[in-house]
Amino acid sequence: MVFQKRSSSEMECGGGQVAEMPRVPKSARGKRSVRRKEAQSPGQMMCAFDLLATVAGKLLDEGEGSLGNMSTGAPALSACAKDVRVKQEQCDEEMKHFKHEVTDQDSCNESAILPHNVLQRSMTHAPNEDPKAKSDAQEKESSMISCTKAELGCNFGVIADRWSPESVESGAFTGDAVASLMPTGTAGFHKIAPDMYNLLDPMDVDVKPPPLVSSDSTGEMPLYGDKIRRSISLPRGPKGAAGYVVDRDDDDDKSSGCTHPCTTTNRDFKPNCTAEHSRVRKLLTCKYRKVAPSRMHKSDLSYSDVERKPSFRNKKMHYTRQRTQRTTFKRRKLFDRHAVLASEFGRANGKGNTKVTGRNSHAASLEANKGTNSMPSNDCHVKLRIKSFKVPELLVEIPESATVGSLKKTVLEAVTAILGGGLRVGVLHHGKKVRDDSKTLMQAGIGQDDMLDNLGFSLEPNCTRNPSQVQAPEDISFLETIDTTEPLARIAPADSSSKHGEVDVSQELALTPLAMNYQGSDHDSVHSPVGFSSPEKASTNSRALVLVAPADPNAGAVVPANKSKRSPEQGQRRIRRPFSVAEVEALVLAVEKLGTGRWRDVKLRAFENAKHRTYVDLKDKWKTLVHTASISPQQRRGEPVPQELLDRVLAAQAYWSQQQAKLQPKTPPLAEARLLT
DNA sequence: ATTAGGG
DNA sequence: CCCTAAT
Repeated sequence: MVFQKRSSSEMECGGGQVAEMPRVPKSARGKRSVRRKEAQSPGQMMCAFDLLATVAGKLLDEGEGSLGNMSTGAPALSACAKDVRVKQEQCDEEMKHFKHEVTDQDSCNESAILPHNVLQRSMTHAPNEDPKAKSDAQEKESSMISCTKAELGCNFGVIADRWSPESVESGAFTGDAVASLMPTGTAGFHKIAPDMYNLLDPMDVDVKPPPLVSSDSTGEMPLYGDKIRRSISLPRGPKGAAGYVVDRDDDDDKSSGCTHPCTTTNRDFKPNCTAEHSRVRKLLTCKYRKVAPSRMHKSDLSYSDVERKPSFRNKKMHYTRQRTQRTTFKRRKLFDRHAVLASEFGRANGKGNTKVTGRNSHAASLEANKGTNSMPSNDCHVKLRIKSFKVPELLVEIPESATVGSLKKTVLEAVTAILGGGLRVGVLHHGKKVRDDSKTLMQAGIGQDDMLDNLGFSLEPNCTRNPSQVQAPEDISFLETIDTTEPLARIAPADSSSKHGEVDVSQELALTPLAMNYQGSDHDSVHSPVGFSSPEKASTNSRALVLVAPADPNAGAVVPANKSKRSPEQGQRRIRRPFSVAEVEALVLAVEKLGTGRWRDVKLRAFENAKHRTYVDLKDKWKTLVHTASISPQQRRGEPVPQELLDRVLAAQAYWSQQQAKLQPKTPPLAEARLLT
């Protein structure tokens, strides 16, 4: 069972160059696994802020070409001696592997066996001997790769825009990016593009347009301008493409931008909008469905709660329960989640994304004169002015052909729907939530004097929570929300809620498409992987616009209100970041070469720059891929993975399993013998 | 820090 | 994805 191993090996270590590379002792290996803990330093969870900080830092640190490179694309986050070392090491390892495996592999007809041999076709065979030629080849590869990335990432231009130093520094990711996103700025890459396509998705080439990669990937494929990653594969010339490396650090953030929700036909999520649901719900649900079908899968939904669940996810019981519930309350959760999402965003927005928000802030300004309703005589009327209310996240889908006017109308409808029944107002006084509705303003101590400064209003999602939980949503840290520092993604419901157990607060952001990226602060955190890799079906006619308005999760925008501290929800579950097809591709490629059981290497090889993908994640992903490949297509959920890749997954899995078995011929043989006997 | 598995 | 146990 040799399948394409050979090619892989060649690709990576093909040239004689590799052999010469110094071996790097394992001990010397750089430790770059990214740990969640790292990001969890008190008060700061890995989130938008971190991301921004990171990015900014890099830009600054690498000040060098960053700017220069900007034009080309993303800041070269990696590119360093370190990388070199690693690469060498990898090559080295690969060589070993190669030597190990090559034998039979040679005998094997790669083209026949490997599906992805298609890829190879596109690659030129590099001259093996001639050094010069070799280097040329490398260059070529580099180009190709960059191209690939370009193609993959739907929008280089966009990324570049977003990553412009200025924007980073200012912390404002302009919404403009969105516009720019659309056009895939692969200007110079077209020539190669075709090949790349093949590379990526041989099967679909004909049908698929340029963006092979999911939006998600887009982000990730930063364009490393000059600094194109010379990944391991590069060193050798020939089939360079093979060494596709997924660099998505910021991945999401960047990525998020690009995509159109390719409404891939994938399985549509079918929410059952029943009468019981509030208008809002219906609206939302339906919208979602239209907008981000892929996201609406059960899995997504289901995860939502779990993921976002408050800290206590400790117990298994808890988990189990949650899961059960997921199933049971899918629909409802969806809604709830929705609400929650909105809130989260709101919170985030509330904080600091002023700038960022630009486009996002579709805050509805409401001028409210809340007088103590005409009370008789002695009662003084209190005049309140609410500068603005922020509306929770809204998802709006509208055809590109639609007019601006219709867009406005659509948004209005969405807003109206939400206001109509999806929200309720919370009142804060001196930072404290005023719960007793029966109290008079006077009793509550709300007077004209300091009122403006101490009174705040918030919009709260008025969703139905888990029945079991009596607690009102409001209980959830109402005030806390305001903390500016809070990276929204992380926001978690107050402890209380968690205690009560299942608060449905699922805050998964996954649903949010495009816009998210620009959420200033929250940047990193969430952006859902908007993309889908299937460029193919991207329904062109309708794009989804996501309006993420700042709404406050638990507390909406509060006028003055104080900014209280936020509970350090430290143990937040990492946000779910579905693997894009591009990532899967990279993973498969890496595993084909390295085998299973070497996740750290796989990580280094293909996801070195994807800080959020740990080797454990990769291992898990492989696990799921194997499973996915084993089940019927109808059973699969989420963004569909090309069958071609799945086939490769199975092939690789089988191959490596066998290899592993060979190494440990304990009982297997015996068993067979017994049977035979 | 990694790997392997179960949840 | 998380968590744990075993390396």
